[in-house]
Amino acid sequence: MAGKGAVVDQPAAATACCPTAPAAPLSEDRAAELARGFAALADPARLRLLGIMSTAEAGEVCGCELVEPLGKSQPTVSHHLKVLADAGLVVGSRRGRWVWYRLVPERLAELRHALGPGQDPLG
Amino acid sequence: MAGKGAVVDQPAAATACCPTAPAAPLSEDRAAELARGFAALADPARLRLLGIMSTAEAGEVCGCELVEPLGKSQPTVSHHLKVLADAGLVVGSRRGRWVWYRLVPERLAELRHALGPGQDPLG
DNA sequence: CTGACGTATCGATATCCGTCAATACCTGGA
DNA sequence: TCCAGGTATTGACGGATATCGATACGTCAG
Repeated sequence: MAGKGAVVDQPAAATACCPTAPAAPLSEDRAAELARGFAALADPARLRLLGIMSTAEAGEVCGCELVEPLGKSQPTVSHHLKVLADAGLVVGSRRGRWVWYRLVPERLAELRHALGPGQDPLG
Repeated sequence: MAGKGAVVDQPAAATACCPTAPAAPLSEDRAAELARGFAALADPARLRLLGIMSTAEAGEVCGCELVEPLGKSQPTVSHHLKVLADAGLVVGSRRGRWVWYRLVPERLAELRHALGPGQDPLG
């Protein structure tokens, strides 16, 4: 039995009070904000970009190294990086001629936290 | 400094080997599968459905109690529930005249796990 | 059997999204 | 100054999706 917890619900303190009246524990605004974050993750190309960044030894990756492994055109990769940046999942800083991208762990943790208690399920 | 870990990457054992050659640690197939899961989360209405289910005292919610709190039409809610079910995030079982929906914590944990090491970042 | 009620499907529409070719922007070197 | 190379933007196209009204399906009560 592990079907409760904090799945998509950590802003308010405790919302479990009314037995047979759900009453949407997630506010419209908060749901929309989380949805925007998850939408940025809802694409294989972007997940692979995040994966590449997460395994970078320096925590940063030059944009010039992101085009080839994805097998997509440069404008497409640039577009995906912008989506990730707009969602707050990555940040890019121009260093000379290149742009270096790195993850924003706080934002990733926020979305991860919204998915559950962060305890153990899944063993 | 907390930009590493297992963000979108837990299938293979260790992929950190080549300093300047990312080489996409996430397979095309696995990325697509995770993306499908996150796509199901990329909608405020569906996040609120999950939130309602997660706060249900019995871990289950009657479908008849999901229409009103969402403020959407019944066909729309049914559609969203189907999307969640197809993504493996919820399951519904018909009991008499109603269908009771509950979360699938393993699937939620899988997606949560893909977002990070599960250790501490953020904190 | 028939009506009532919860649920799912169908058809239509408006919008959003991924992708690319072309092109403009920006920075460093000659 | 001009050129080269990495990056971002634009415009266009095809496909996916959110939403609804209408309607079909399933199940219980009478």
